Amino acid sequence: MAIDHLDGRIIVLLAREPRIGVLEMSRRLGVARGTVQARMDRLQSNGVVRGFGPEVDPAALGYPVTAFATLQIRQGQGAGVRAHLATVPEVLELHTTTGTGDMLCRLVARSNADLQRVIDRVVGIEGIVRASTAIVMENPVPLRIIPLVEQAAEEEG
Amino acid sequence: MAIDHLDGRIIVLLAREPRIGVLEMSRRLGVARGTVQARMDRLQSNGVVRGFGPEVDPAALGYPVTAFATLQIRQGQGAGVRAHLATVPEVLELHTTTGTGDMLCRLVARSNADLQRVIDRVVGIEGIVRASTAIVMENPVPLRIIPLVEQAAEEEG
DNA sequence: TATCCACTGGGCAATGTGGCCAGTGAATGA
DNA sequence: TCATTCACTGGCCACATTGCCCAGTGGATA
Repeated sequence: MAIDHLDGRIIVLLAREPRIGVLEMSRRLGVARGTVQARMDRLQSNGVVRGFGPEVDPAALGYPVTAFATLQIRQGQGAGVRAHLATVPEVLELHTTTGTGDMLCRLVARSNADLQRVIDRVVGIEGIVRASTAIVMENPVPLRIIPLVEQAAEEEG
Repeated sequence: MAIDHLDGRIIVLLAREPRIGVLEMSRRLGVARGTVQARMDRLQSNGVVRGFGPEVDPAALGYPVTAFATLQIRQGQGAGVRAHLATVPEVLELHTTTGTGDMLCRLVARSNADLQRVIDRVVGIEGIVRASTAIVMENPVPLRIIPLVEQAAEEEG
């Protein structure tokens, strides 16, 4: 479950040069190829590394607008709302949360005008009492994991 | 910038089997290897596919708690706050937004108790007027892009 | 002391890679 | 109408990498 220093270096290296091979990794890290292979197998079966899916930029796909919507749900209607939101391609992720809202979702749209269409579709189901949307202007820190990996690796090994 | 149907199939295939090779992809898709190679080069230079970094699960790393914090910033202090948040490993992403809050950030922590430490560190800088935190309970729709890719591919090609 | 475990460093056949090329067919423009 | 351009095909090559195997080593544990 926890990772050691070598695991951390493997993940960081993989993040920097994703198409790198096992052999080249073993050279860079100064360990045997079998070791890298075994570590990677373990990281994946551990669930620490879920996969290596392509990172697609919604903006390059024609969806440059990102927004976060906070939803308030009527008691007992959560399941239906979740199922509905899962069918909307522009809903990139959905969380249920504590606090004033009940759900938080990340949306993308083709334009600010198009965002209205997306939100209409999102709230177009019974059970959503209120939706409050915040449009993203800048993204000073894009989704990242490396600093956390490095911290975890330091602590463990 | 836009993608066609073949691009979409390439991305979907890559998402399903990330370590697949170019030759195997060309077999599955029924096109020549050079075509797949050229498409992938184009998708990457386009910026549609940013990379193939490993997807690391913070929970498996020992950070099972996720939260979203909405921050209100004092006028003109934004730059300092951004720089500060970028130094906190537990801040996985940061956005500046319209609406009642000025910034939205995603946090992880080792436990609910540990979340307090993280938040203290986050707000431990001049310029943050108020912070309001929502803890994530469930994640019915994990971050995804495939449905959007499929929609974009249908529309274009 | 005996056992376990991760790691090393090597060998092997099979496969994939990057690079290259000539030919084809559709779309574009003069 | 003809010439050009472009993406794609399908084939070739030398080379590197992969997956798989093995025996040996050193540290930790029972």
